[in-house]
Amino acid sequence: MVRFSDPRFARKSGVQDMPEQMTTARALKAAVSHGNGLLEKLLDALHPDVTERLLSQATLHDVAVGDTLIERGARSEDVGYVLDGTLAMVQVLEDGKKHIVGLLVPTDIYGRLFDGPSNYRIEALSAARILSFPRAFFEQVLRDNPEAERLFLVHLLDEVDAAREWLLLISGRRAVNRVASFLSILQRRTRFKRTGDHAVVHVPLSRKDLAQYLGARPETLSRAFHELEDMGVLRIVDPHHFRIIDEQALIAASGDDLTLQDG
Amino acid sequence: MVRFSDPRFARKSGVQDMPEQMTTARALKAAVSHGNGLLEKLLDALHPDVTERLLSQATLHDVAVGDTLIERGARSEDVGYVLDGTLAMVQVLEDGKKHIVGLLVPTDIYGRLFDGPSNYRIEALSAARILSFPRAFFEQVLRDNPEAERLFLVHLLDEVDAAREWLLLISGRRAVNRVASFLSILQRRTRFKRTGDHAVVHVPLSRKDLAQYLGARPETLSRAFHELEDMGVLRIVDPHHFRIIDEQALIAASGDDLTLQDG
DNA sequence: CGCTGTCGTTGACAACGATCAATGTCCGCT
DNA sequence: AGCGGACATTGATCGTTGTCAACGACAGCG
Repeated sequence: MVRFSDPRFARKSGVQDMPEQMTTARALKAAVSHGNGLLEKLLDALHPDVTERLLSQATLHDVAVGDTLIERGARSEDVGYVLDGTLAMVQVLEDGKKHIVGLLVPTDIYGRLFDGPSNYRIEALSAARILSFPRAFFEQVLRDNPEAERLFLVHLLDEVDAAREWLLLISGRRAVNRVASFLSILQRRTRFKRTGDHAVVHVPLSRKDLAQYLGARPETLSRAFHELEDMGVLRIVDPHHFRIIDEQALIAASGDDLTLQDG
Repeated sequence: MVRFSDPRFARKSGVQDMPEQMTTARALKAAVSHGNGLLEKLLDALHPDVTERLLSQATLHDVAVGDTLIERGARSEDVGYVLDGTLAMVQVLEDGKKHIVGLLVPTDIYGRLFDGPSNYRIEALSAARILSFPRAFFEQVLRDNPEAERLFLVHLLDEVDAAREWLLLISGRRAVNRVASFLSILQRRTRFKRTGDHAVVHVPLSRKDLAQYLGARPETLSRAFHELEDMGVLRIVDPHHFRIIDEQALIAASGDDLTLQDG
């Protein structure tokens, strides 16, 4: 695993020299509070002093595309909170094939607490900004604050549900459905730009990665996107940006009107 | 939701009059200790007195095929521990279609703690035996015993991983692969009979339900099962029982040698 | 006992997606 | 600028699966 403090990592990935470490807790708290993510809830539940101490241990990191944050099988020393960008949880098979099993977008937390090594590699799909906490300290805070720990637990319950619901979405349906589902979920999970009055969704995956994620081939995805464009549902701005023209039609195209909750 | 104490439920489902409620805690503990499930770990972590009190509140229930234990959207008053049989977590869509999103086999726990209503219906796929705890009391025990709560939390982490790994298995592969995966996972998760020296796996789902679960059609499954039989991997005893002839070949047929951990 | 509905299976066919191949574009590199 | 490589797209073909239909086995029921 390549740790943040590893100079090779800094060189390769363009991690900056982190003057941000000196940033005040207040400023960090402001950076965190842009959503209703888990971390924000945790901080709200904690005594202000604890919040202060936790944030004083946090460091900001800028990571570049392709950086590996946690290697599969490694025991991560950090817990990360995504501020900006997109990370992926990647399952690496013996034959070297990669398979994306989950996405991490702003307000998501990664890093396995109280437990063994990570089962996945965490990899940056786009340039990203991460708030990183020492795992041991984070765990201790949870241990000392049952309220917070319970919030974490409920969050995990939600994640289990989200994983199952995702399963439902990608299983046994047409490629167009899955692509439409993916786009409308992504639209809800990420902050997106609005131009005119149509949302532009940013897809930070290459066609190949997205294909792995959705259980299809790049060619099939290409056809699905263009089918949706022909239907007037969206417009392909570039291979990674899609302007949603008809949000209702997009939802309809995802199959039933089955929709995912956040998570 | 139909609660256990509801006489309509008892009539419809054949729930017995529960003389088992009087069973001693010791006997219950013996019933629980047939695996290394979560509940067993929890009980081990608790002070014997607490264990005793918790088990004194537990009740045994026999449920019949098709019984609904928790309705979607309902707040369950119980936490259930599966002793025998198979339950399913069922997502019910607006158009009435059902979709199985997860199976519960012996040593699994269901019932949402610390949180809102269940997102799924819990339904018995076969006759089953359930150990049921009052949810509020169970929660209180966890609240009072951080050690136990942490066990529960780690268990949830595993569930999230299992859900993601399952996703990996069913996404984008041939029907035969999915069927083979399903069988070998089921073989490991359930206690199965051995006849001669070949394991006989019991599949408690109808072809239709299994099709929904695996993202395929009943016809396709039928062909997949018979393809595996032609390959000499297994023998179809009856539509719900399969004798595994060549375990290695089964694993090979599940695609890569990708195998699931328990969960 | 025969009727009816459900279930598992099989066959024929069509639709969908995977595969193979070719093209164009963009980007980094020298 | 020129080159090579990665990426997205498109077309053609083939394999797998969904769909439609029919059949036998079986259980529940009048």
